[in-house]
Amino acid sequence: MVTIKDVAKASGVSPSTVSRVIADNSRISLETKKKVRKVMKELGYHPNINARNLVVKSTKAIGVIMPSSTNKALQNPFFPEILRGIGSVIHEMQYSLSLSTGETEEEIFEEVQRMVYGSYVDGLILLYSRVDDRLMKFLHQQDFPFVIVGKPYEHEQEITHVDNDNFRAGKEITNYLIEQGHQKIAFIGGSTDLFVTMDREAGYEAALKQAGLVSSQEYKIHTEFLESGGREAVGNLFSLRDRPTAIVVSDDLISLGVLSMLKEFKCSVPDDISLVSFNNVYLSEITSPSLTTVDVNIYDLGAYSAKALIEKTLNKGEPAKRIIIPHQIIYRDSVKKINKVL
Amino acid sequence: MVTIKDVAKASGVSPSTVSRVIADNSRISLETKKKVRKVMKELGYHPNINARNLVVKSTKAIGVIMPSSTNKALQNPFFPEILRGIGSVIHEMQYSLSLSTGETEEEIFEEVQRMVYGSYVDGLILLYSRVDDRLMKFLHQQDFPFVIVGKPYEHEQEITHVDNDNFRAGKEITNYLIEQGHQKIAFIGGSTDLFVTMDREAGYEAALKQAGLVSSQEYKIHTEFLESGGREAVGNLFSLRDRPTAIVVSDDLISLGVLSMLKEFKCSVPDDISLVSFNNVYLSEITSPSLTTVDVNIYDLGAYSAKALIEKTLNKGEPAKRIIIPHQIIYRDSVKKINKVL
DNA sequence: CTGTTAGCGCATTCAG
DNA sequence: CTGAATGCGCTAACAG
Repeated sequence: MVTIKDVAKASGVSPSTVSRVIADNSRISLETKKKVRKVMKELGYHPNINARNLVVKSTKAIGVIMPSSTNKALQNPFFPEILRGIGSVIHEMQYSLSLSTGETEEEIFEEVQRMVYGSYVDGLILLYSRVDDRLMKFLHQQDFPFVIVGKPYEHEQEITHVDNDNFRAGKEITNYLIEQGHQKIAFIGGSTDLFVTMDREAGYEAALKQAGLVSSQEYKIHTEFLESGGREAVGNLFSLRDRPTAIVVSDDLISLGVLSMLKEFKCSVPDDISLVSFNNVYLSEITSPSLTTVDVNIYDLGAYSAKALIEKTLNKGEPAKRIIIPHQIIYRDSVKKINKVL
Repeated sequence: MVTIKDVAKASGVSPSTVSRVIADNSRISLETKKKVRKVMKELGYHPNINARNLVVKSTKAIGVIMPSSTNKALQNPFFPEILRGIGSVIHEMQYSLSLSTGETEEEIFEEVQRMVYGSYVDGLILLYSRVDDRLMKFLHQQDFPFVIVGKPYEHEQEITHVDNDNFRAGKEITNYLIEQGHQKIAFIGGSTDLFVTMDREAGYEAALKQAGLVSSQEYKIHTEFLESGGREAVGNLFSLRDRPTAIVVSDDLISLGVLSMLKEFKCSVPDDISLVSFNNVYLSEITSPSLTTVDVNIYDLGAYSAKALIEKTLNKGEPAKRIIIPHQIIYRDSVKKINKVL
């Protein structure tokens, strides 16, 4: 390994000068800079990151914590896409990205402890927001820089988070359905202890209420990716004598499952029933019919959280922020206008 | 930050003793170990990873290089799943995982250079294998530990790689179709400079040949996720007067698009046309109909590559290996038995 | 504008 | 079984 000393020797300057050249310090003459850089190139010198980290007490690395991978939720294309967004700014800022590897909640917690105490990373991005999360509490207590994608369940004012306005999105997409003449609108969502689901559902209900439509319990279903129990619940929904004419689904991937069940039930979308959902991941445009869905700008969700986090690590005094990423409805083919039944 | 010295002072021993306790050195009495450990816990001591890395010249970190994210291919659930597999062994071995963030090929290349020269990681996993890849060449020249998931296009004997037997998988799944009475079988695959596609296609052709069936150019289509041109090509396929009765698709996600196009063409699967594909990602079981697909054990692909890589970083002399992960056909509802046309 | 010195936190000789 | 000394590669005062 070629070190700073080798470069110094070879270019006839002192190690500190080389160090300054690396940092592009303005107090070094252009001439020596050139000379040193030439030698660096010749020798194939590259700074040792660990040595540097040790002295500057910063790693220029940020950690990304994925949700517990014990369920299939991780196969959601949401994750590669948000990773891509995060990666873009991380790369731009010359940082590096460390990904959590724990599978269970417990493992993840231990891992985070190591990351924090062992100074593996300067900050953390949490890719989920659950009710009563131990990890969040820990990070908050430690006053370790972190941002969460979604909404913190407590200390909302003190934790910077980047989120969509899921309530409004839920309301808008439901309103759209109402505008198209739908009155019997069901909701199918994922786990209830995720804020996304709750917010989107609340928006759905607000829209119903505002339009003077009733929201019945029978019309609301929560299912983790349509497995076993989920299929049954959805089955019940379709067998209701007062069958809905439209469904708001909280996630494109769940929609895929719903689409498939509807086909089994010989329900045609959008002719017999309309469907809308959230996220606008790639697959939502290649389903049949393609899905009307709210694009939540996953990439930006990632990019802005990374940006906010890096700012925070650079300046610990940075006040907590709430960043709301705009959404927009992508109109495709899964919704049909119907005549109001009077 | 609490350091090894603080622990030493507080427990009345020397720093080196503390260091040995951390390493669980056998030459330290159980008594002092206990004492020191107690103090460590009390003080909340955690070793500084950078300091350690600096002296031991190893990072216990491995880097994972994702393919260029300029295309949508990254949204394939294949990636979260393989990351999960990699993560599992990385976590088990107490390593950490660093993810590439570059978007273009160029960015990725620079990033890898930093990783390698700056000792960010001990080894690298390449999540793609393309023809004539510059990155692979670089790593190979540097003699830096790396493994590739897939097949290297050169130096196959010298580069450890973990792969499926895609040729055999392609042949088997095609044979299955043939056994079900199909004779006119088409192939739809992704980019031709990816080895997976090529191998699966070669298997498909071998099966046809062996069964004495002709393989025509018209029956083979390559498309990057059914966008623009892709749709057209597939459209042509369906409009052929001698329309295929079955299609082998090289990836579940592409199948989703094909499924949707078939629906547009009023082609019912499997009644009018049968479909098989590869990967068995979660979504293949929630499409309608659910897909008969070959499960390539993505998780294992990741886990074994991580394992092989770690072995290699631990023992540079480790010979290059080829690890073949077994596959199996998952029979679902997208294939129909037909009567042979004589 | 540049060199000298010191030290980041830890593991590892070498003594004892 | 334990301690003292040394250095990993680098940056950051402090001098000049």
